[in-house]
Amino acid sequence: MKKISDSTISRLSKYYRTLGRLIAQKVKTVSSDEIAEIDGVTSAQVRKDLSFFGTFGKRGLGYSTADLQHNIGKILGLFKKWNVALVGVGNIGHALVDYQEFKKQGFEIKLLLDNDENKIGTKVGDLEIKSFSDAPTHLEDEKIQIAIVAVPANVAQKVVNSLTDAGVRAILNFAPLSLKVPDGVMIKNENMSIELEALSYFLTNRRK
Amino acid sequence: MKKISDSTISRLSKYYRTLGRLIAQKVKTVSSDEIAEIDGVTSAQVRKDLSFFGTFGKRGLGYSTADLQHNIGKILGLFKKWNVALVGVGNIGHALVDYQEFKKQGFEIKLLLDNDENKIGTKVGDLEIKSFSDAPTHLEDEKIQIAIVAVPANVAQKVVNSLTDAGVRAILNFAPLSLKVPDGVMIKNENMSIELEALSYFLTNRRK
DNA sequence: AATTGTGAACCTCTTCACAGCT
DNA sequence: AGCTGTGAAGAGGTTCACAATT
Repeated sequence: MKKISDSTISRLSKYYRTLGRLIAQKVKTVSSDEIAEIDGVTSAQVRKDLSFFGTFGKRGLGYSTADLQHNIGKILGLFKKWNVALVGVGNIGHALVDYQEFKKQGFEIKLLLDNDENKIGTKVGDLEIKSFSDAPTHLEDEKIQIAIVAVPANVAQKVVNSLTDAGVRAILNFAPLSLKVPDGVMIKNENMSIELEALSYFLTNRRK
Repeated sequence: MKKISDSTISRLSKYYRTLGRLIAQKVKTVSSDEIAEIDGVTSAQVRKDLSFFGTFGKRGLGYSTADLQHNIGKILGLFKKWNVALVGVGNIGHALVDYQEFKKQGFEIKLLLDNDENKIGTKVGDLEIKSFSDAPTHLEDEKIQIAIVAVPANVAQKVVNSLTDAGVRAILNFAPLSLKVPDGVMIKNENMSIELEALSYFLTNRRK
């Protein structure tokens, strides 16, 4: 399989959601130009992104919203159910457990791990917090494929090492630092400070 | 001022944090190669990123951790205090209020806005939730420069329009869709679903 | 000897522009 | 006539490689 750029993949996610809204509005057909306008990109970009995976439109007519959404969903693997573990049940962790958007997209949090004795055994929603020291067993029992890491920066690398040793191949990291993972493991970072600092830069340096 | 790419700015944020940790470890001097290794980039990239803003190192010796961190902080505008409003005090909003990382970096949440009658007037930490219908007044009173938008997708564009009309020039958006802002306004998106879907794509399509 | 700062080469991603379908 | 799909051109970002400096 040809290497597809990260930006193409994240734009496909956007198109997917845009198509979802169009379908909810009973729109049956859409052009690359309309998708582009909604998502703030060019129409050539939309067509090029799709062209890496096949031909989904009809010349002269555009795309069927339902078909295109389905096709992008298949490309992204969104019709599978993904079992997710959340490591670190602090502020952010709590919010993520309650965040309904994930479950809608097939990402189900099935395991909560923490190393705080006071939290272990307590429940968040339906889920009991388990001890991180037993991570390998729990990860296997729940057939976890994706881990969300929301632990303090100073332990994040250790946590990620344990997870990859236990066979986790996909990680979403909320700790604000760069982490190393072995080949064959993908890690994505969610770092709000970086975005805020980009805003700070913008406000500081605009005009002139 | 020459246009600097978003990726350069976000790497500068990373270097800034990396330098912070090195300083905490009493490291006085660092080479571009060491920074690069920690942050998973090339040393040429580190030097090139810095070169857009000046010359901060000593040939043969490397960089003073303290000086370089200070200089990057100045570039990013991190020594200013930024007054931040949080719009939409739901799950994510709550987590953000409690998230200490922001305040450490000079981003202080000074205003909470919501349109839910049951929430208005209640407190989160020290802050009372105010009505979004009075946003312009509150934004001005608190001298808000940055707004974090954590409202449902279907009202996000309306909220952003009100904010920009009221003079807000920098927005961090958590709603999972693309929003339009006028020229001169910067909006950054924090969209966890996109990152998760990239992981889904990776798990679905790896190995041929 | 070590490491920076940077022009030039390289590579990747985006946009153009148009042939080809419907 | 309208819109897709795509090769080619263009723009932008990254890496190379080396002169300059400590």
